[in-house]
Amino acid sequence: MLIAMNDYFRRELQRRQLKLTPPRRLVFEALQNGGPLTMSELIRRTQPAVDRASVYRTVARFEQIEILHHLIVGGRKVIELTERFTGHHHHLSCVRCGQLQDVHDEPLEAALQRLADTHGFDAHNHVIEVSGVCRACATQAAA
Amino acid sequence: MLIAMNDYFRRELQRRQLKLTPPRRLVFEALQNGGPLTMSELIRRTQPAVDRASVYRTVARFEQIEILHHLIVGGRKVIELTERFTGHHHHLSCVRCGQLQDVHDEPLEAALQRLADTHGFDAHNHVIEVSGVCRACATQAAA
DNA sequence: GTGCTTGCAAAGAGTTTGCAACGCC
DNA sequence: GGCGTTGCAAACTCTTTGCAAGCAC
Repeated sequence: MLIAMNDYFRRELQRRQLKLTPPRRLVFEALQNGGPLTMSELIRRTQPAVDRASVYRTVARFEQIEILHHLIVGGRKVIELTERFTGHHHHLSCVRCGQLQDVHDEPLEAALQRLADTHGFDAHNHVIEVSGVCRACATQAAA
Repeated sequence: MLIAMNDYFRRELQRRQLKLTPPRRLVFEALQNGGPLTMSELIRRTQPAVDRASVYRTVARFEQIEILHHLIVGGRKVIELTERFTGHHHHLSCVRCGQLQDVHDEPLEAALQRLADTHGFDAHNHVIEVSGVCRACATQAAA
């Protein structure tokens, strides 16, 4: 799985005639291992090997070629690999601890599709964010 | 309707022992009239009557007391009045014409609730954005 | 009158850009 | 070896903060 992902990543760069450099590989790996990250967290995790400016440039480039995308969770912009790498999913965002949980649910997807159809809307993409309190934090609060 | 909204706004400030000042009224009115706005757009629309810093402070305060909240539209962070003022809804965002369509759907809400329950997650709030092509743009493209 | 709120200005984050050096293909 | 890419540093934009003056209640 990881091998396949790296392989796809490498070929995607080749296809666009972009070079596979250490900064690019490190940014990709940080996201691969660390899930959705804020920009500053991504910068922190690639330091000191990669300069801030290069992280910004790499993120912008990767966004163009749809290797990663950004979304806003809990009012914060976070970056994650696209669905090609992560599969289609949404986020449960805990307002206490800030942790993100990936979820996927077919009934939800189906309901969304029907809603779009009802309005004659050709849905290409969608983002869902649910904020609340995760099980761990709820348990802790009760203790 | 507008009178009732302003009334609720005024009482909500009173209840929290916050003063109804011109800057606060202007920020509220800008959102009431202009729908979801980015921070910089909100600042622009309240200038020169209100200082930038005051807009930031007002937005933060209003968020605390749930007069407004953040959401995602087209990948950008925007600010809009809360459901108390707008009703619970989500957005269909057309990538062609940029128009936002407000929608509400019970089956979708139910599916989301069940998903949260499955994960032991106490959902407080959620934001859904669907991007695609609206009926009008699809019709036009076909013609 | 009292204490919250504001405008101003400056500080602090976060992000972008120019340019010479570097290294992938 | 050529040209895309990087690191560095400075510029820029966005957001926050300290403080004295102002105003809603």
